[in-house]
Amino acid sequence: MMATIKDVAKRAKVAPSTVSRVIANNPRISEKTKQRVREAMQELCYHPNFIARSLANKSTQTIGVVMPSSADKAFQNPFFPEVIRGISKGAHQKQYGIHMSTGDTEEEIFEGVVQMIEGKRVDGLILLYSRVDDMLTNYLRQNKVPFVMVGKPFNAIEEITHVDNDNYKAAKEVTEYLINQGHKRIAFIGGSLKLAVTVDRLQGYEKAIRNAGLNFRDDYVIHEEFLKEGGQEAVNELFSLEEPPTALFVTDDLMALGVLNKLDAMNIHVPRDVSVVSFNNILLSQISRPPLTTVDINIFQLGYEAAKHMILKIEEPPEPVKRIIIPHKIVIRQSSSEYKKENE
Amino acid sequence: MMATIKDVAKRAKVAPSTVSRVIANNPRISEKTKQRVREAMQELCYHPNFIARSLANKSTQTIGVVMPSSADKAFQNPFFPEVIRGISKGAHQKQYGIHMSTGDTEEEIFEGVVQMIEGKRVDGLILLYSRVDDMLTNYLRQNKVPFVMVGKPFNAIEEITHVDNDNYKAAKEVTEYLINQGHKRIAFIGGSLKLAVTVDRLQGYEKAIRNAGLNFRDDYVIHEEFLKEGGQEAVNELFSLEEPPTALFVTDDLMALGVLNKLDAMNIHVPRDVSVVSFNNILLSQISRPPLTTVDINIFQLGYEAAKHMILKIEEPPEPVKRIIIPHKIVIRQSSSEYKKENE
DNA sequence: TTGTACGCGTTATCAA
DNA sequence: TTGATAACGCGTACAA
Repeated sequence: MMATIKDVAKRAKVAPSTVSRVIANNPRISEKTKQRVREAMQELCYHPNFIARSLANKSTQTIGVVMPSSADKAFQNPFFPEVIRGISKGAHQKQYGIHMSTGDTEEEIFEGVVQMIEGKRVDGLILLYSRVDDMLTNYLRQNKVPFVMVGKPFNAIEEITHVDNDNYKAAKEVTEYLINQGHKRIAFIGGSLKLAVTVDRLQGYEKAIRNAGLNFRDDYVIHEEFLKEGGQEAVNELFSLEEPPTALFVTDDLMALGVLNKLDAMNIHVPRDVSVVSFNNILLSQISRPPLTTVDINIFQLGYEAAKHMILKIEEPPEPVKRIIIPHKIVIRQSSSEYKKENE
Repeated sequence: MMATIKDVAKRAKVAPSTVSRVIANNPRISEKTKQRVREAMQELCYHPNFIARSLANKSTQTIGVVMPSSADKAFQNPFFPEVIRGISKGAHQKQYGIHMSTGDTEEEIFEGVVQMIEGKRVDGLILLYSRVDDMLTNYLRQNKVPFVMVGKPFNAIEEITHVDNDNYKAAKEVTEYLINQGHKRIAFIGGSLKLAVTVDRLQGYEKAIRNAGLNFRDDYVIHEEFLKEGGQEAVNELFSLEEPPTALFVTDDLMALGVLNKLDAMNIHVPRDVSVVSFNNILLSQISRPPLTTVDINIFQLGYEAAKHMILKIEEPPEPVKRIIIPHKIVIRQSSSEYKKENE
């Protein structure tokens, strides 16, 4: 059997409570006994039992991570491993563990989270998605469960600590970049408007378009599901217009890949005939043909800061509601170029 | 404060132990009192405290998932979200939670796992990688920690329950497919030989080549890091040979994407000039140009079965060591085609 | 069929 | 500076 605190106590000839204090590095224990106890711990290969500690403490040192519905295609986005890597780093630094939760349906996810919370398996949650009218966030707020959201909350934004990019600004900037390149007909291909991120990027795009005195055209704005069919369908629509765009603003690298393929199939050359920009800067965006001009949103940092603030919220309440903005950076690669008049 | 088992007991006018039995659905409790107790639980919104239960039980109903080093580029492979989706499904079905563990370095991972185990945070582990001379697997075996590996163990294969594909067979089959298409010069582009999966696939490839009476050429076998540079470097080498290959066997879809891009840049047409096949059938393999012929290894199932067997091992020891083979399937798409003589 | 009493391994309170 | 003791919430012999 594994050594317990009592075994260590006996071996070091002290009381269990003393051992406990040594573990916590309580300053009121003499260095001498600390030494003795530590030796005993070594000899017995003692490791504190987290479960027992949690029970006594009422703290699990664990944060729950809630993924979107696994049925969702977006689940396969390399965004997730990367954000989890960030969370993991932040959690690890403070000796926290990570408890994952997924489900096929929204109900399944909700049920899982309730179990986690009521069962006291976690001290707090990081939500990796934000949805309109989310029953989950409502539940969490009502029950005063500490949580942090990655991305922008749809409702009650003033009451939810979240870690996000300034997607409005990023979208505006990258659109301005295209405009500066001489493009006047810039289309927007985005995911569902139920995602806050889509809304923000659309608004930034619109702002830049209007600022430049260009026409904001409804037929240049297309929303599709993530991935494959999405991007391809969008391209179909856009290039059957009388005045097809000369540049495409795509809200996600993965969609952009679909777009690139479709363009290739239609013999539309990138960037000669049309420029393409997108978001995320996942690894694949470097190896696409051509490599994608994309906004690096610093996914790792998104996760890292989420973890850090989650732990802050757990350890020193009342931590005020915060909005943490992670900087972005436009990475220019070959998928975008100056618009050449001779194409007209 | 949250309701405890005692509160429920009082409200239902029974002893706490009775409530406990109702939760466990002990048949020796009369339906009548069960009903009464359940009502009380409803009214108080009672949820059992997992931590307390774990302490009493010495079972956490949680399985730990060990990811490879997050510094590793392979970490970004969509393989991981998908396998985790499978694990999650399997775990959820049996009411198990998932505890994740990562780290930048091998030592960090090891330390994290030891904490998980000694701290009794998990009942068992699923390892998502297998390495030569892994200190972790040695530790786990010595301490009789129940664990299941996804992939093929390098050492002590007879003593480690693992869930894997028959990569040897799959590689052989897909090579035979190329041979049947008329290809005689087939090159192999794979990851590190320290990964069991690379070794298996290489052997299957070699076997098929030799069976067909073809030449197994060393200069047709290239090992590179996953991703980008890897695939591209390999193509460079192969096509500067005097007799370049007419078909490429790539061990991973992501690498294959890099290969496709490099080929495109070199103006080598796929599949007219060269056929490409790879492994995994991740979502992206459908939207590549051209779509990839690839071996679907059923990643989800890999995770699902790993979870199922992990739980079996936890719940009914001694569970014998097992080797679970998940079936694969060749998915033929446009990246491969018959070899046409006129190309000679 | 149900209740009593103890143990799980730790922390925290109060004495000493 | 340390020790004894009571929680923490639940499961389970054993008793009734």
